[in-house]
Amino acid sequence: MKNTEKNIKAKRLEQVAKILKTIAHPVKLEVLELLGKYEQLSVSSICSKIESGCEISMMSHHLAKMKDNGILVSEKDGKQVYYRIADKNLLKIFNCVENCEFL
Amino acid sequence: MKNTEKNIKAKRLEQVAKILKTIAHPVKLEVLELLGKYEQLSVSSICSKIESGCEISMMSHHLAKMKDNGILVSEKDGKQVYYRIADKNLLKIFNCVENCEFL
DNA sequence: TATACAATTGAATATATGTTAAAACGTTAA
DNA sequence: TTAACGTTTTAACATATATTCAATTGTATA
Repeated sequence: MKNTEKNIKAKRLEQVAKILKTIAHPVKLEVLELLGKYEQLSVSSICSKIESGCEISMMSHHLAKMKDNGILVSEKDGKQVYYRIADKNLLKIFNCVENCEFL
Repeated sequence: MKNTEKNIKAKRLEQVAKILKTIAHPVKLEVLELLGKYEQLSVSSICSKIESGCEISMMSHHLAKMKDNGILVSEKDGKQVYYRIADKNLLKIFNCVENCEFL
């Protein structure tokens, strides 16, 4: 295999790893599920709906990281910032993991 | 929602997060792909087949972690230890992530 | 039994991530 | 224009993860 092909494969693995790393956290996963259900929500309403407790400041950190990695997008409207999922296909990841026996 | 239900949901999210965290690494992902293709491989043959370079000792650490979290199973045969995927459904996670636009 | 081989372990270190609390920013409405 | 609100930012700290290397274990074979 040529070096360029190797690098393409390596980059692909790193991208996948980065996405998984970004969402591999109970609060972030719950945010994804919430946004799957409600389409878009402000930071404070995410905090109030979430059952894993999370302070606004912490939530803002989580949301920022997910946004930085392309998983969420946001839009400002007055005082609030509304977040939604960049691509809902990602939600399939729940079934994917939960179908596994070893869980 | 009752407290017990909350705890069940919280545990579920933590389990999913744990699985994702465990595989969210380029080498570990490549190991999964390899084992998807070859069914089972010894530690040293995994190392030699893998394109992200990885020393045997490091690989052993990676494999142990994946095994501890139920993702891999192993069987000893003479000097070698053969690893395979506990449940191949997990491999669907690649499509799941790679189908997303934002990648 | 001594040697080589395959793999694991443990300790040390580096790096990354999660968490908290306080301060700062931008927006709205009194 | 100042006060309140929603959100973000920053810095400090704690915790977890990745990496390296040397030592160790278990197995097979000369």
